[in-house]
Amino acid sequence: MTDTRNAAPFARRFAFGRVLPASFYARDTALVARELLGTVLVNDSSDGRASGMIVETEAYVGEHDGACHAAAGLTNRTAPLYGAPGSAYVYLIYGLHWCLNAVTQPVGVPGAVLLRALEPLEGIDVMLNRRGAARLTPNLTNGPGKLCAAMAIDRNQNSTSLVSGSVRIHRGHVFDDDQVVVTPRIGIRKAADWPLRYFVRDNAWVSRTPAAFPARRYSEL
DNA sequence: TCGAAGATTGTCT
DNA sequence: GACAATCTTCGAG
Repeated sequence: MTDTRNAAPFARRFAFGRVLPASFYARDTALVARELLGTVLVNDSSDGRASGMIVETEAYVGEHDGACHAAAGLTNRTAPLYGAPGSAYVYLIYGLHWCLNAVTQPVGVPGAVLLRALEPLEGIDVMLNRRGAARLTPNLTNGPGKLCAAMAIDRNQNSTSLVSGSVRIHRGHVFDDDQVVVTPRIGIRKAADWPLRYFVRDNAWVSRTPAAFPARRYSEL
């Protein structure tokens, strides 16, 4: 059932559990971002199931966070950020790439976790087709736009439930604090030095970290 | 109605 | 490393 023949070594001995409940998301955004590492994103779509372990996230923590879309307040675009914890916030960036966020905090309190990179588990062939790739390399899913393309996520998933929809997040591997690295977020200008990006140490599927970025282990915070 | 900005990526040098 | 692609959103006038 689980197609991990071409996956990375870690994925070949990996099994995942139940869907994360809404209560998982209705907490502090930074904590959710850290704890999403090791969980499994699954999409059952018409061309097949694809799944992957989340290995990189960023927290966008509310209206006081200049880099968070909610800094603009409640608008048509940002409404999902104020919605139910455990729902998806999907938006188009630069007119080209979709980005998937998991909405956090109780209803009415904006916050979200951007999913930046996955380690593929199931549906490798489906993901390769979607990305127009010939073989499995980290380039398949090591960025938020690439992740969405490989997982067939676009505006149709905006505001849908990650608890009961076709796109879901399951419990997976729990990484020790010592295995988690924290750096500033990538590609933003406002609040650019806030340490709210989390990724799995020494994992090949994580996107690149700029050389000048300070990096600390989560266990050292 | 118009203009500018943007949580990125792929290609070219 | 630089740069173009592409389009939605929102604020200003």
